[in-house]
Amino acid sequence: MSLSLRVGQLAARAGVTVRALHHYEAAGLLAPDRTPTGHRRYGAAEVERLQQIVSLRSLGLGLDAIRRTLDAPGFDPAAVVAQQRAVLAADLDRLGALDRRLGDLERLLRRRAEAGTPISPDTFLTLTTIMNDILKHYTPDQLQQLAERRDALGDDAIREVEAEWPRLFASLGAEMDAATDPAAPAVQTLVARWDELVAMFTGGDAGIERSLGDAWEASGDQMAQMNGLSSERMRALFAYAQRARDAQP
Amino acid sequence: MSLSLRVGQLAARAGVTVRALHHYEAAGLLAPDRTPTGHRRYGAAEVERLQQIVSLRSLGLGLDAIRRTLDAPGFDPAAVVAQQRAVLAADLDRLGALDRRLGDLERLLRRRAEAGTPISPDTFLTLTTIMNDILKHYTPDQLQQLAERRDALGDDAIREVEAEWPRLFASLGAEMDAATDPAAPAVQTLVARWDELVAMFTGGDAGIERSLGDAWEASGDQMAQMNGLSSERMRALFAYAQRARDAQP
DNA sequence: CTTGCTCCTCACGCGGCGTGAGGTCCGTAC
DNA sequence: GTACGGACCTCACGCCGCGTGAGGAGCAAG
Repeated sequence: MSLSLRVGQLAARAGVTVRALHHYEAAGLLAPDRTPTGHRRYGAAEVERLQQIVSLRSLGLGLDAIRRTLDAPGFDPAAVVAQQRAVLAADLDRLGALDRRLGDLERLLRRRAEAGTPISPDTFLTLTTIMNDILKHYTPDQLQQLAERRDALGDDAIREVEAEWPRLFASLGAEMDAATDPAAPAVQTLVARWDELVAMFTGGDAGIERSLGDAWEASGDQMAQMNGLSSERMRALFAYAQRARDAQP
Repeated sequence: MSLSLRVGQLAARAGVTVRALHHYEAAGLLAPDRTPTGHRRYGAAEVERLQQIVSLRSLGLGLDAIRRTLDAPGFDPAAVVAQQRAVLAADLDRLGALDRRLGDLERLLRRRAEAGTPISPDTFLTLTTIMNDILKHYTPDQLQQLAERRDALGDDAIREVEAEWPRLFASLGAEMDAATDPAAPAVQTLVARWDELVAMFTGGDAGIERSLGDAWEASGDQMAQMNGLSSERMRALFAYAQRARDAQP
């Protein structure tokens, strides 16, 4: 007169659905007896095996891994756990990176909103595109350095710099429109400040600066849009600034 | 004479696969023109939209959410980011909880391996089952308290306690077999120690102790197996200990 | 005209089930 | 005996974001 449960009973007792039991059976994990009419009967052995299945599932193992584990009587528990932690660590890394990116974005949006120059939907899309380009052009190491650099600068400094870029472009644009000699002190001062701002973020790392150049090239149009300039004007500004740098004493 | 790319070209340029472009189109995200023979031609507008799609995807948005976002010209960037972070936070919580559980298991396995009493595959499965039962019977708050309690105790103390349980059960079993009066000092001392060990982990919290009782009831067989006892003997031991507690002066 | 590449449209696969659809079996009440 | 509600059965599609062929047509160059 041994234990014999029907699907619904076992499901209720084990805290799983009937469908899951069907699925486990189809996956070759659990093989109950059948009554002559085809109804499933679960004995003590199946109950125990189901508990093991459920527990291993709760550790994140897939049904395939569970089957392999349970069917290998001499498996190494430590290896199973370690393997699972490794898989999980990879997932956590990806999600963590995503979270950092979203956090960066959130802070930027908040800074701009608080500064009275909120990010419009269009600019937001442009911004995410730039972020994406940057991620393609920088190595993880470089990104790490940039993040540290930014944290070291602090929110207030970033706020000021963000506000300074448009002014800088405007001033430089005015000189360009006036056809000022790129070697003139006024232009030199502006370009020096430009390079200073860039250096603030790159920390003077040559590799990072080079990557920044690549990223700028890839998303020049977006950068222009972010600063309210046309692509052509942005390119002209870049060229003008470069002539100024070349004309340095 | 405007920009016109074919799938392969756009795919290469945007760093996605041709299949993905097909998929985005089927999902109603991207609608390129077609040549008379049915080949797709992507113009500047489609290139830009693809960049937006790719960037939003890189923030973790699903295709459906991307479509809703891009098709709502007045969406709120902050809301999109916040929503996405919320989703992500939930995922991170789940994975974090999983990681803690696996970490607990890993430490327990290591302690037992170092103590010379490694966990066998069978015992491991029993153990995960118990962990599962415990998780069902405790509230998250209680689990939190238990974890803190454990950290406060430290590895060495835990090691000693783990080694003490089997000895305690053996001693108490001997008294039971000898039919010693439950009120006898020797028995009282052992049961007091039992309750002390339990209290060490529950921190004396009544709610936690009650839940522990439930969990013990649910996985009594497994507890017995872990300590190398039959279910019947385990039950007898529990009953004997209870009589001792009732017989307290 | 042929070669070799790119493009096209189905359509299945994955992981772990949820969720019906349509039909059978079981235990109890009449 | 039979009628009824509930539990059970077996397909089989849906989800999410594509990967991965299969089988065939278009396209540029020799």
